[in-house]
Amino acid sequence: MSKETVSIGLSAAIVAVEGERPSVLVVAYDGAADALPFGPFDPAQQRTLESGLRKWVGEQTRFDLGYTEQLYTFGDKGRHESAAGTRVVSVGYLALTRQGKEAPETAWRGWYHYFPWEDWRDSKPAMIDSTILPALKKFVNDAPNAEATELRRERVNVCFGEGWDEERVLERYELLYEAGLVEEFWRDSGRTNKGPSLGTPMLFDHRRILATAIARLRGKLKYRPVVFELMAPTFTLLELQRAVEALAGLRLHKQNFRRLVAEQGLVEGTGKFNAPDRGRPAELFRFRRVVLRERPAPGVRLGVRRSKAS
Amino acid sequence: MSKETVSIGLSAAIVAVEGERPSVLVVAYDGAADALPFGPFDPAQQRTLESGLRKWVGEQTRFDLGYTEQLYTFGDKGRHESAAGTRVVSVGYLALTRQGKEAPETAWRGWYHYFPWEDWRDSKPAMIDSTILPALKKFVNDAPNAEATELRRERVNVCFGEGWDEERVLERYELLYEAGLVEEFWRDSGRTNKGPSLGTPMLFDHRRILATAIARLRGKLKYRPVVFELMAPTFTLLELQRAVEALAGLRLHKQNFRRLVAEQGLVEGTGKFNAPDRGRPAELFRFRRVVLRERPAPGVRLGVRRSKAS
DNA sequence: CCACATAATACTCATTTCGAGTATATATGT
DNA sequence: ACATATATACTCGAAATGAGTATTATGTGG
Repeated sequence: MSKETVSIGLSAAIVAVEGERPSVLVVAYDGAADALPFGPFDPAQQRTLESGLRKWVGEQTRFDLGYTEQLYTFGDKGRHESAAGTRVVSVGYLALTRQGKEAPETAWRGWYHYFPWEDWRDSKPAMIDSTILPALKKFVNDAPNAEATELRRERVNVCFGEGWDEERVLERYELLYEAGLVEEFWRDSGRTNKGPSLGTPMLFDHRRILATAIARLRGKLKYRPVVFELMAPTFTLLELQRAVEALAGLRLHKQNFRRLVAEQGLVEGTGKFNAPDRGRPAELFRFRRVVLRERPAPGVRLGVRRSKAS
Repeated sequence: MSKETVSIGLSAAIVAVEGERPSVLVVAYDGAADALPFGPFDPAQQRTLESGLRKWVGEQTRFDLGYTEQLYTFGDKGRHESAAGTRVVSVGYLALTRQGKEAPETAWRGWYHYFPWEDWRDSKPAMIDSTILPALKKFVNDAPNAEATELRRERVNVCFGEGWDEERVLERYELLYEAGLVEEFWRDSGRTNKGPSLGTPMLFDHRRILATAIARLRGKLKYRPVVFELMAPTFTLLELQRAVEALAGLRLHKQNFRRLVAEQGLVEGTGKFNAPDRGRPAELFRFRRVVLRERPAPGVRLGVRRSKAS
């Protein structure tokens, strides 16, 4: 066995929602690609991986992480090399927060900059039909043999074919990576891209970690009340709906959304109302923390709409 | 920052089902507690973590892993120390296989040996009311202050209270650990246990990894057709049901189970039948691999029963 | 060969959930 | 007062779900 050393890196996708924009905290080193807050794990100082994460995120971004969740551990050679040449195994985390001030060198950025094909709120993103599907068709045909062709065809169909599954964010990103449609592929393989480059690239494998974070969050929304970690203490039901829509990248049916949320006992009215510019004032609600005790698996079911507008 | 080094360990919960018994491959070092197959990750030789896993599992147990899935990365100090004193960060994997021959030094063992409170197929395990709940009540009362008491009460209620959620395997194990009801707690804290010790202990944090694996598998069953990885090429619908029941630790409604499975197009008849000792012969079915293309998220929904027998 | 016991498979039915609407209520601006 | 905008309530049919009963196909002991 070799003596090559390993170091552990911790990366965090710190997510917030501002109105209709789901955003992620990024570090912008001048000139370089956007990066997630990232730091080494110091085994001598830290008892757990998560405490290590909290510590240097606090130092680096002055953020107090609330809800955090481990996502995945990536160790692929070539997708993240340290300067010293040691192998970096990176453990990705998802953290949810109510948006606050950021530290210098960091900024909130809408996550659909990195994944423009994931936002179906207004309509199916045009780039899917205009750019992605034609390029993926070519990717299918370029397969080395018949078996690989069939496998690729299936993957394309599952990812971008009939029936959009909003949770398959990582699968779609990985497919686009392998098909050479994102910049990271060319950077990692040391070649120059002559074709389309979709979305804004990120440092190392950070866009992959972010894809994992979005996928996990979109899934979790449906069976755990995690949205509330992102909301202000009180909110209107439409604000809550907009937040869920922003995360899921889908529009929901307003009346059914409120029915689901109410029936599940996830919120309770405060008796206070907002003062909108126009229209009837909406009641302000708060999250009922007690549901965590009452119901075994409370969550905001989506109630996806199939046609027309809300 | 210190120079303490880290090494990466890879552990695999390799799962199979033999009839009605869900089992896991364990390594039995003489005298020591049961362990999951476990090996170091060699960054010089392996391109990805998963390929590292496959390699030494193959060497150590002669197993060819089929379906594998990363579970979680554990880095807690004190719950896994290497001999040399270096910190070990362990990445846990779940692997599904059709049971075959094991290598020397390994054995299949029913997973409910390690988690006897998780098997509700016959009835609610008696130990929950007789041992667990009284001990947890004490744990709640021993909390240092009122706030901690309330928090502990909630956790006990979610884990073992009304409405059994079969997926919360890890949460329950962690609660029992903190309450000192499993041997690992006393071993890790260097003290001797004077109270009850539930289930068979494992080496290091392997029982925690196994709990994570069971939880993940129980969840995934419902929305991805993973059971079929554990079945023979052909099987009767009752055999399939028994396998799902074994994994979920619950009984299902037979007629509804077959309706779900059939309607979802997960299986197709072979036209052949088995030859039972008594009763009508059952048709042998096979998994329809094409559903992976057809349906966005096929899985065996459980169709849990609320009363009586099937 | 005929009743059973046993298990597989088919069919029924009430209830709940879901998607998609329409209807009504309460604001503001003119 | 009324047009407009939004919040909230209620309705309705289709599908999914939970829990049965009914029927069919075997082997076995009289």
